[in-house]
Amino acid sequence: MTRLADVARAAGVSMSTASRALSRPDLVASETRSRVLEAVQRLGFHVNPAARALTSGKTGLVAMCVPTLSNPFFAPIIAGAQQAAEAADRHLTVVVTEGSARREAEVLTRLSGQVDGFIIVAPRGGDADLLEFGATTPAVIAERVVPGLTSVIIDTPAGLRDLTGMLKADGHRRVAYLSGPEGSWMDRLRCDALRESLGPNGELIVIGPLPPTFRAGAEAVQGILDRRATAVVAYNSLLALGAVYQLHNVGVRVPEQISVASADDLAALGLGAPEITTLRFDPAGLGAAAMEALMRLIDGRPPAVPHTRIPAALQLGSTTGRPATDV
Amino acid sequence: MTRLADVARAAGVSMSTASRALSRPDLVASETRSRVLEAVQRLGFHVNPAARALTSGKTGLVAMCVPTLSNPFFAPIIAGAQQAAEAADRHLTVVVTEGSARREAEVLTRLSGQVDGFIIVAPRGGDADLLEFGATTPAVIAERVVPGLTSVIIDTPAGLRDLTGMLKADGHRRVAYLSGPEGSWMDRLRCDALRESLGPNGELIVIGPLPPTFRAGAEAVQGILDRRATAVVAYNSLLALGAVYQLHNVGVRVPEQISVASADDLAALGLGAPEITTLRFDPAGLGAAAMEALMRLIDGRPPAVPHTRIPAALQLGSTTGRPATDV
DNA sequence: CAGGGCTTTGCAAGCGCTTGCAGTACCCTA
DNA sequence: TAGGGTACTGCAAGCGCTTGCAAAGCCCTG
Repeated sequence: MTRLADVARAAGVSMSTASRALSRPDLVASETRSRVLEAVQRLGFHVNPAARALTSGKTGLVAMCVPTLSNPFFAPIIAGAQQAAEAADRHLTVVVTEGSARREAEVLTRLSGQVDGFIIVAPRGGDADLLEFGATTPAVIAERVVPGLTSVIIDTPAGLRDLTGMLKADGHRRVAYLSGPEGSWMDRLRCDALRESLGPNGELIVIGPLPPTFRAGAEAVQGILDRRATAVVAYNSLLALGAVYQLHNVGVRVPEQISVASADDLAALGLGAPEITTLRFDPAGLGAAAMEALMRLIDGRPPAVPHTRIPAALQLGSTTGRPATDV
Repeated sequence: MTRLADVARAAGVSMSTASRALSRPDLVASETRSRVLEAVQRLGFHVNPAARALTSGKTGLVAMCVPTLSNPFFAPIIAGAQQAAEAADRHLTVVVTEGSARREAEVLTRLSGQVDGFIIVAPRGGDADLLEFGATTPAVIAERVVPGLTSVIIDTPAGLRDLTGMLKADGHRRVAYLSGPEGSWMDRLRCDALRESLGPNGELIVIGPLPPTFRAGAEAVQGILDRRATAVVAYNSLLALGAVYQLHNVGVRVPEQISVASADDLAALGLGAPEITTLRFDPAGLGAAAMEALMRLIDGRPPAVPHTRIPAALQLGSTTGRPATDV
């Protein structure tokens, strides 16, 4: 293992200078700095994070708290964050809180002091704890806005307005919303966006709260038919897929008789058959953006914007269209 | 933050003794030891992992390499490993290798020295690199057996033999296997187990290799029908679900005309409608077992057994049954 | 040209813990 | 009683890096 001392010797500088060339480059003359960096490259040097942590308090470890890994929605977000961390020579430790607020609090206190900061994906629960925590530790909230904290969200509401616009143009007026899990922060936002953009002439039929699963989508179909909706918007593609599946089963044609669309896109899963109309976004970008914001926070630089929005674009599939006049 | 020095002072011993009471308890008189432990409790002391790492080389960080997070198969495995790590006061960092052997090698070399050990889930690629790597670093291989390395696998082959037994008893003779991704180590094992247990009177029709996705399952249906199989065993439930879905679409009744079963169980995803016959196992147990084996390795204790097997039990669903005589 | 300020670099003191070595006390055997 | 163990404890030297402080060199201003 090459040490910083080796690098310093190779570059003909003292250890202090070599150290500063890496962590406070602005304090070193550019010519010296490049000599050091060249030596770093040549010797394949990587700082020993333990040694750095001991003096600076920065461990190079970042924790990401997610409620579960079973929902594939989180997977690419984690992957994106992890890559961004790796690019910055940091590690990401993923902590599953299993949706329990108590466990989340436990984890946060246990880890703070061992990690430099947190990316918290907490779709449920109240703002207060998060706010209090974020006041003392660098933290970025994902897929949720907590006033006063840095956050990164997907702009699904904007995408939903586009979707509603299209449905309205196609002549849909009764739209069912298969809502997400109980207490989901995003769910409320989506529901509001739908209702608002549907306008006074439309009617939003909310079905749920529902677990975001294939089965729940299938089971919701009866309700959809009972309420005579001509279009269904689901909280995520698992629900949408379940609905399409069950509609097939009971002999309802999609999209001729009912249109189906989804707010979250789980296409990466290979869950895309048939092509469901969805909102497409870059989940890895979400993770990366969160990590970048967090690293600014950790380094004491102000984040570019407090609330980053990742665009969600309407992606037309074969499950939406003009409703048949006889329905 | 309380330091070890505080504990030592409170217990009336030197720092060395306090340190040993924690990491080498056998070297300290039991009366002294309990005084130290009492002080630790009272002051709420936690060792500073960075400081410990600096001298002892043990960072308390363990890396888990998975090919991807998009496949929900890995999610509960990771969660299980993470919980086991947490219980042992260690952190788990998840690294996604995106299936590339080069990237995997990169990650392994970059991380070794920063982590105490590895859990490697490498369903594809050759043994040689893994073997070489495992010779120099504590490592446990999951879902694969590499002779000479410690590994933990799910005993799907045994489960598949049970499944085949049932299919044969039901009168199935032509069984299609929707195989997994190209180069998958497990896939070969499963295919062999099926063929062998199907016996000389049966015929195994291998379709694939296939990506383990819903869509691929749907698209494989035509081939299944062409080859006149009466039963389908899929590499995982995503494939099975896609097949069931498409069989419905083309008007083939399940299980009256064709039985469908799956080797991997992704029920946690909510992908269980309708109830597909699968092999059920405890994926979190896999992760936890791997982590426990790894910790033994790290501590220099020999692992209990070199190759741990997690049982996979046949779970009957509504998608298998006696084939109709007219098919 | 003296003095002040700025930039760049080096010195050296740790950060909190582990561990090789040495010292002390005590017990056992011959 | 001397010699040799054994069991326990303390001393002190780091582990690899960061950072406050100070020195050195330079440019500018008055």
